[in-house]
Amino acid sequence: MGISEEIKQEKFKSQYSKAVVNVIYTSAWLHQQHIQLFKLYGLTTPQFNILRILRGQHPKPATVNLLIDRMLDKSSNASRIVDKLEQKKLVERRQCSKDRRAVDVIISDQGLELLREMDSKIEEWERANDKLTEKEAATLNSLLDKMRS
Amino acid sequence: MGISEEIKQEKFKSQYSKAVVNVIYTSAWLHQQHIQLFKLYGLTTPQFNILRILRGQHPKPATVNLLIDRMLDKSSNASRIVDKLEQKKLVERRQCSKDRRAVDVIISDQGLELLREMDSKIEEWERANDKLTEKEAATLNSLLDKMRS
DNA sequence: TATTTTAAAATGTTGTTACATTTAATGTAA
DNA sequence: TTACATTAAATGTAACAACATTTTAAAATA
Repeated sequence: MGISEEIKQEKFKSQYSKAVVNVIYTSAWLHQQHIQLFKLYGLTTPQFNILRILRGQHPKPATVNLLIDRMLDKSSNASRIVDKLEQKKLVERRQCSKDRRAVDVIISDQGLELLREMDSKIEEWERANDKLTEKEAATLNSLLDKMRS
Repeated sequence: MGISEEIKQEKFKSQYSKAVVNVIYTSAWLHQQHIQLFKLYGLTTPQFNILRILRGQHPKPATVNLLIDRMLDKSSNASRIVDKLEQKKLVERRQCSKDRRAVDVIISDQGLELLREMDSKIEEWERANDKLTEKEAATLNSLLDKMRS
């Protein structure tokens, strides 16, 4: 079942305008499944994403600005997401020594442990849902990159 | 510049896991541009999408249930989006004659006129942003369809 | 037909997002 | 060194989304 059937719109002006809808629809589809997965661990999608960025930095800290820079969705409020993660003791905030305006955020051991648990569930999900060959996925990646170029 | 550079993450477990991020990132990229476009006409993305579904139905009415069924993002609240559109006089609500629980929603002349104006701007945007050949876009569509299959 | 179940839409509530403003620290130039 | 601009992060606020509950009508069933 292709995108046309799923959203019940037969005709598109072009393959490109169809692709625009298709990317958005597929993203919403992926996002729905992520929400379900993350909810098992009490995280929202933005919280999970920030935790992963912090793990990528570990053991170096990240400032809030760096988090914003790396986030997929720049518009959401990094400062408040860090609040939530701090309440759950998954990250720590420290005054940055170099610039007292900035704040160093680091993932806690508990945060690292949570991500480790989640990793295996996510891998499991990806294995179960991957309908593309490695070659097809590579083609998809280069077409998406070209789309944004 | 590919997805790896843009989100500063070099290594992915597989092309598939990279594609998952790439679809979400590309969707956010598209969404940002849509927001800017729609804002010129005082609409949010969900409002625009519902208006377009209503135009697709015109001159037949759509019930709220039909709108939910066709929406890209099922989770958002169709009833309240219709409220907003009604306030702007872009749609009308009428009691459904066949089933008094249901409500017939129809796009107004003003709504049709607004969409006509927006059409040309959107086409313009698509022409300016379409970096893919028709064949590439078709491949992208079939890979996305396969991803969700 | 009376009672229960299901359905459509609206509404209440809570948390989140988007956007503007504020606060505090730093940089810069007269 | 004071004054002004800039930057980092936090906060205020209004709109929105997610999810549960309510209301009203229709359908099913005893």
